[in-house]
Amino acid sequence: MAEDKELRYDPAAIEPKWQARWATDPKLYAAEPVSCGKPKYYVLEMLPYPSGQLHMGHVRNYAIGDALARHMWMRGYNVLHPMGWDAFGLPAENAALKNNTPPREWTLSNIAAMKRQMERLGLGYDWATELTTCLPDYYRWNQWFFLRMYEKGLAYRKKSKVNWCPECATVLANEQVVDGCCWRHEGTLVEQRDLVQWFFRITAYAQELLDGLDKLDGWPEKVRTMQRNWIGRSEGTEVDFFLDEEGDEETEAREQGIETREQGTDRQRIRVFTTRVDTIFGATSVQLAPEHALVASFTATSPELKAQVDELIEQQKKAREAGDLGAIEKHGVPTGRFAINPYNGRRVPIWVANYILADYGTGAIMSVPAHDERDFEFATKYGLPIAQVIQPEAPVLGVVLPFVSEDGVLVNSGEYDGLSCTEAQEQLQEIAERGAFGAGKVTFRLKDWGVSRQRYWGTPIPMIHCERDGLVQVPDNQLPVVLPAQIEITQQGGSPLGRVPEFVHTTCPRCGGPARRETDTMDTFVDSSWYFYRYTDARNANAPFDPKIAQYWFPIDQYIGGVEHAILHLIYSRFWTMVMRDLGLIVNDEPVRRLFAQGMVIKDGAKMSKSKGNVVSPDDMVARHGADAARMYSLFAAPPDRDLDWQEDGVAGVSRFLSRVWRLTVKYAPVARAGRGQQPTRQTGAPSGTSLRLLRKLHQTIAKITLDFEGRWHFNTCVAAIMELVNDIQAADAQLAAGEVGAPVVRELLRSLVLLLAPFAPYLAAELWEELGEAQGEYRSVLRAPWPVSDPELAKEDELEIPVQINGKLVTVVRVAADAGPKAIEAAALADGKVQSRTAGRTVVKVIVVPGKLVSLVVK
RNA sequence: GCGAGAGUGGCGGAAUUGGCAGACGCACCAGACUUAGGAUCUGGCGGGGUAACCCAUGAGGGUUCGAGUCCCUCCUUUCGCACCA
Repeated sequence: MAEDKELRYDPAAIEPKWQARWATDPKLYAAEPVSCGKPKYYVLEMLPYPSGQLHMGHVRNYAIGDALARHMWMRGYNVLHPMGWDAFGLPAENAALKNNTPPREWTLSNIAAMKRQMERLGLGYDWATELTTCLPDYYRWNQWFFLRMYEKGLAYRKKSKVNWCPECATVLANEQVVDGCCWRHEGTLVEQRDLVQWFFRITAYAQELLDGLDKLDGWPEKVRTMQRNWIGRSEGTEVDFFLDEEGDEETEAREQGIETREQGTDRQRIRVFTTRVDTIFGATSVQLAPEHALVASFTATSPELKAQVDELIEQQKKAREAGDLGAIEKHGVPTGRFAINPYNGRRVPIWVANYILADYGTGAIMSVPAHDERDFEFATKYGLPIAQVIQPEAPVLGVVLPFVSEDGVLVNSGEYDGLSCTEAQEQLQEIAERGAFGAGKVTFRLKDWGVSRQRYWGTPIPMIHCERDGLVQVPDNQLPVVLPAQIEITQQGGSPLGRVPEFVHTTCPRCGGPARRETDTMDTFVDSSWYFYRYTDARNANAPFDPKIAQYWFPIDQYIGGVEHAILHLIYSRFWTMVMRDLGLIVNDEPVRRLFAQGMVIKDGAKMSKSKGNVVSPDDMVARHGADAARMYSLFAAPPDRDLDWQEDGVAGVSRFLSRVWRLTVKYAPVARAGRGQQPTRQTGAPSGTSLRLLRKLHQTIAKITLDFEGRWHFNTCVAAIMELVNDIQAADAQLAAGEVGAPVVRELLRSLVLLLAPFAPYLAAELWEELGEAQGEYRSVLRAPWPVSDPELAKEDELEIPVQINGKLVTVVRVAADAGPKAIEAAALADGKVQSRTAGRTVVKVIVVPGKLVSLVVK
């Protein structure tokens, strides 16, 4: 048993050895200069938040990216494969509160720990470009960009209703509110507060963000759809109803065509937004959002109405906070006022309703019960009239209302009767524009990005409030505005920076007088919106990056991460790219050519999480089975885009497989070494049937895996294919031991096996590469050895098994030469015993031969 | 309610263009080697049947010589969106 030590696969011995060796070679995973002449490949995994511990989702993400990066290196590409830390954010402040550790210290030590974990996993990153977003040499560029955006009017301040998470004690962007709760604090209801906040004008790019999605064909359709929904473009018309302040006689007179006063003067208007202006003759009321400006003027004179409206506001607020705005029970109150439909002068009542949102469209709608389900429900409940103005093109008796289809023609709409809905929309819009009481209008659901945070651990917003000059930019040469290190983290509300006098008190760059610094910090999504550009030129002290270098590397060829960032991070990143392009820093319109959304890691039917108590620690896995096995299992257990069910026994299975590879390679390494320098073709040394069979399997395996790397990415089947190859070689153990397979063939088999394994199990591959005596000269590292090329001649079978069907049922299988023509295959099939006995006495009506695939007989 | 994905052995999954369903792995069973086995190797492993064969990819229908794959209806499930006017 003692001599078996050599034959035992011991990752605990191999992996640290290579880790140490790789650490002394910083060039190993470094990108080459722009001028290297090789095609570039930028592969990127989403940068982690430094929580202190990698989880299995990270391991899976990085295993995918690392396999791809290694493959591309072996294919001769200049690969950029960087890593960094999304290091600002609330957990650092919470930790400070809990353990009395400064956020910076806590964050940096977490980073060190996670970096160690990554190195232990053998991930091939270019650490020379490592980014840490909480350090001033990174976040100063956040400030620099903020100023550029401020100058272009893309960063601005406004007072608005904002989402406030009581747990975070800060505001949240719309994107960070999930089902009415904070994205970080499931179950914590977000409140609405009125605050002055900084915003980025992402809506200025709403249309381009939408249009660009069509061109992102390397993105999952799912992500594109989610972004489309989020942007929520809707095309319609804004129409002004006039507030009726006239007496009844006047109205009556006007309806008879008698002008009682000058047209268009100062009459108060209520602007509504509709996507169905063609139904406007069916409007039987106007509905205002409870917080519509006009409502306040109505309630000012009527305490009774005010009480009712307050009730509606309360209902809406509750529903909003509960996240089920859609389920709110419709309530409304009549205001006693009336509005005039500008198209027909009809007078309709004005109501206030809790299902109308103040922050979408104009906060007011025209209610057309006959052709809108919501209006129908409301009108039915309150007994408002329902007037049909659209009917199906082929009129059917008893149309069921509400009829919401746009396939119809107008009725009861005066001179517009008979027009199709689309024609009517065009004409009515034109009339409105001519009469100056409306216009075509595109509305987006997307809101500007609120970036102010009343927190400490983030990028300080580089603005100064001067008593004399008002808002003043921090000049570029005074950047970065550095976060003060000495700060007491408390749980009080308000910006923590406001409690640091040395930070707050400054002088105005313009007048030199006393001034106060802005004390809000930026949303951490700012950091991740452009970090991948910084990687290309990470140590540039004069600019965020060199445009020429960025132009070389961008767009990112492959971005890999969880689908949970489909909206937040990925829409901000696209916005930021467009802004940088318009600043002249880059030429690409989009940051990412291909996006890969990996599945989640599941255990016992639930997502791995601390609260579920089903977390598997990567360190444990590495300690027990080695990094190679842990990584390879995460690729083997499921295709990368699907959820992965973590099974401990499965890791052991992969580990067993790696042991098998180890024993096999070590056993025949002496033979392989003897075979160096000779070409193992069919001609050399007249390979036996076994040699040919194994070479064929090898070249089929190479072809399969190469193809998968080119797009399908089913690494689970790649690993399975390598397993098959190893099984086949092992099954020929007797022949190998007897020397029936020539040394050059043995060498090619083992050498290629190790190369195929290298992207998935780099430690084992490196060790065996050396064992095989291949670590010499140019190919000292398996990482720099060229990816094997499949020889189609060798991969080809010379005999095939062709299934034979009779009337669609499988009957038998016949062996024919691989190049047999249809005639020969048919003859072979008909000659088969089973076929003969089944066709005896019957007529073969039809024979279908698919060469290389099958024979199908139709028999009567 | 709308949209997208998924549904295949005991389990994870394979079948790339409509062409031998269940590759590969786990678990399990039997055997070999062994003082021992949670090591290793060999064989078996969808269901029914002694067998020839028959049945089987969520359910039902259809197209086709041939369907896990395409079409229709329905069920289950995951995710996203959801009074957005």
